[in-house]
Amino acid sequence: MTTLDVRAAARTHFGHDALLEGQLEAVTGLLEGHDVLLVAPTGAGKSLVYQLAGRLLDGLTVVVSPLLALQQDQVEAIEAAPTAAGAARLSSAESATQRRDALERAAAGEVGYLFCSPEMLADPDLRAELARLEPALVAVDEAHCVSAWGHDFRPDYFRLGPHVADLGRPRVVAMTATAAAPVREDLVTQLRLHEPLTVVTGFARPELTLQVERCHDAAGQHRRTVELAAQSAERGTGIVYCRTRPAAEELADELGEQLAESGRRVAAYHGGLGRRRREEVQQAFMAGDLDVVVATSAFGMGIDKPDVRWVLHAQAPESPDTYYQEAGRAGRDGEPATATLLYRPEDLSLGRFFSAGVPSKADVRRVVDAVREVGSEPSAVVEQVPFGRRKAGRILNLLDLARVDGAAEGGVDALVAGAVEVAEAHQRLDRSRVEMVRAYAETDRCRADFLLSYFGERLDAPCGQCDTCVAGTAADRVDERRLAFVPQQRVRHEEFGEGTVTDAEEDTVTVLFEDVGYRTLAVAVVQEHGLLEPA
DNA sequence: CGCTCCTGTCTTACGACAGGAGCGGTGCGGTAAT
Repeated sequence: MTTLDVRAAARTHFGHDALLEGQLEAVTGLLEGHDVLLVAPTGAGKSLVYQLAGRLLDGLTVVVSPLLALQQDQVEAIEAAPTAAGAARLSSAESATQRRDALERAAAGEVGYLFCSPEMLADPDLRAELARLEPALVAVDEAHCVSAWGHDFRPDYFRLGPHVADLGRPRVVAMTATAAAPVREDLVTQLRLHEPLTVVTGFARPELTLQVERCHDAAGQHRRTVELAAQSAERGTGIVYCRTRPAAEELADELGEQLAESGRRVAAYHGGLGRRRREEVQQAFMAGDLDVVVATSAFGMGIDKPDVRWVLHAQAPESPDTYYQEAGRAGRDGEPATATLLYRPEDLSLGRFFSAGVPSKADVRRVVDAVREVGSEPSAVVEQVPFGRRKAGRILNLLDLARVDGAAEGGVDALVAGAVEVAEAHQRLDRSRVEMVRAYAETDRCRADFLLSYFGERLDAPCGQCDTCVAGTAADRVDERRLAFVPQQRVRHEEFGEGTVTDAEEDTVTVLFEDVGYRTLAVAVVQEHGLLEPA
């Protein structure tokens, strides 16, 4: 299979005349037998990669995707393409008969792409059915959810690795639009990627102007949100992100009243709204019938509207990962757009609150005892313990991770302690991400350069348009040869353990430590006391 | 952790504020009641 063949197939089956560099590299990698981690922005054609690779590998493709609506969009897109292989969804929205029918059509070769959620794939019967169809490829969409949600929110994400393996070791392609170094490592481990090839494309967003405004009290922050959103609405469609549902409702009401005079329409969007209302708002937004959506983080995946001109964060989010993903919804058409963060340090405490908790040793022990009684199937374990499925699932995941770390050899006590330690490490990483948001908001450097460094990329020069560049505080990039440490360098710290340098300046160095997350250290202090050794 | 709301106390008006309680995001699947 040559590059030309891949391009020809793209044209014949999907009507695409040009393949992007990353798409070609990812498809070729899959055909050569690699599992692939594809990190590319939304709209960069990630779906074509699995569609094309699935077609060329000549077998069934199973697509694991987190949202039913997202699955439905993909099914419709494939059904509309000139390819002969159809698509179907296996979810709770389909009846048992419809699901049976989809599986039979897949067996007959009429359906080439089957979509399901991680929760569906957790069903051993379904896995057995899929294994019989001998899928050639499994695509994991929005793969960062494995790392972000698998530890806590949707524990079935965590078991995707073994569940995919149950399907008979098909090729795997994991796709995401955002993945900082620890997330990428987590994905490779959790999904058990085999000879993984990582393809990263297009993190830089030169059309996006990044800005941060410091607010001193909640009232001022609220006023400024309304004021800025009203001004920005003059320039086109935008999104306001809030941290809580009541805040989204309240802001949407106030902004709606203020903008009603100029005929602009505003709506709130969050997870507490009914399904129908959410669909309504999303469709109106996509169709251009809404000027501003005031939303929580629920408004996100699947929102791919090219002409969003501005994104305003009324409060700081819990990680740079989330921030860049939400802010990056502006300017997808490549035309100038702005991303503004209204920053008040107090808001970061919410990020700390939301970060995953650490279970008690007593609860971990209860799960260990339950597993000994009934095995490790979550539905069986939850019957044996005095708490819910979510917590039980999380503790099961922690136990798995502790076993991988070798905690099982020391007996039950060591295993329990190991699981708690893993949870504490997660919490430290979560909290260090919150600190990286603080660092972003308070930096004097070029904001684009700062964010890209966080994702392991570099800008050739300061962006020239973010607020720090305009204010002149963003100094020219330092010559890396003069730095004591350089990005990607492996280091060891006496107290924090081993880590990787993620960002280096003349006076500070930021390291992602395996055990404690991100830490920014003063180079002078580090050198004086010999704190960082090359590892 | 920080914000809001409620209650109680100290006062001596219909107010000021201290202290405590409660709350805060993202979705799948299945089940129960219409």
